[in-house]
Amino acid sequence: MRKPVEAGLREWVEQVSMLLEQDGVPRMAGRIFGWLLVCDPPEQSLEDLASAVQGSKASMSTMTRLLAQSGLVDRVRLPGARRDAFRIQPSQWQTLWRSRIALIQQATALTERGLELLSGRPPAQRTRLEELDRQYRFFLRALPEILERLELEEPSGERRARARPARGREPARHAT
Amino acid sequence: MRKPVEAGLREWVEQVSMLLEQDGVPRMAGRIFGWLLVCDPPEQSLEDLASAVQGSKASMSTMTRLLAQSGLVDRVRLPGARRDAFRIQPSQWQTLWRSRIALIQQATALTERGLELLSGRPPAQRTRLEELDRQYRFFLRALPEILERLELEEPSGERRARARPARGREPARHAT
DNA sequence: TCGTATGTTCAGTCTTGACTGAACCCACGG
DNA sequence: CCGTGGGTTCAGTCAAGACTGAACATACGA
Repeated sequence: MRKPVEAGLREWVEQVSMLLEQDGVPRMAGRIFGWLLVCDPPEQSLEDLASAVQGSKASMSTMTRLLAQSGLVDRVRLPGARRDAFRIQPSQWQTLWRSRIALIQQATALTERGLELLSGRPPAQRTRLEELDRQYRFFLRALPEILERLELEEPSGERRARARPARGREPARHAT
Repeated sequence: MRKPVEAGLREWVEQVSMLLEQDGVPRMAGRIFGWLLVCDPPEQSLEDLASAVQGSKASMSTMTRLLAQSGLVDRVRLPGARRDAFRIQPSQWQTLWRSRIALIQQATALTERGLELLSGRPPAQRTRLEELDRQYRFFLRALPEILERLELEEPSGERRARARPARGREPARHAT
């Protein structure tokens, strides 16, 4: 029986999940992610999570897997431990933004295909799509550069030395 | 009864709607948007839309309003015409990206609030959130600049006017 | 080998919201 | 003043999927 999550934090976690929900993330998954952002210690077992976000074990299992698959969360097994632990994946933001880029790529592919379909038509009919296409191409060019800049700006010298003195050494491993 | 939409285009429109769906746009609204991107003429009545995307009049009414409210589509009344017409709003992309920025703003607000809540805690517990907060701040700074660049690159000077006065007067059908 | 602790999967419930036909409202032309 | 075309709104249906308890699978310690 864990100590109940402080009220302020619980509410905050809920807000995180509601924000994530707008991006298609299930509520419960959002809560887990939110909680993992602020919990202490950073690694939490399924049971920890279940009690922290007040969800079923089944949800924890399903949603942690979903989060792990989308690269937002790491599943780790501390050596000798009996249970798995979860923590937010340090470079989750990369995953996030790369998936966003992937979306834009899809969109660009679509506008191109659309222009093909309209190839025979009068120019006036194509301008709308052409404009959109131009936009997407622009962002496709610009976004990676932005990400680059973000990475350069990194103050804490990238996450190399992010070594957290968790009890015991970490398997710093990222399986899947 | 309009001529049925060409098969290739119909499929393309469907793909557009499925892509938009990932951003929380209802299927039918996505179809309308897709269709408005390629149709001829660019202005379409409710009836046109209904037959083009094979949906009910009710859907057309609801979804066009939704699209208009989110700034993706314009409702216009050609002078003397009896029916309203819809066309994609020329600067829809701005709306799109601005709403994206708004999301990031919300997120930033959340990370800040979170850091407040953790103010008393040991630094080690705060790093995760601090990192995320940094990321969001960065994008909040970077994105407007990007949009600016996109606008400058614009070949057709048309979209200089950011809020073009709607040609047909706003029908007082419903406010806000 | 068994018993137990962990995690996964299944079947079912319940909520949400997209979509529809039909009723309704309103402005305009007679 | 009616009648009609155009648009909105309502009530209801339907499907998707989030969430759950419980059954199931697996590995490990005794």
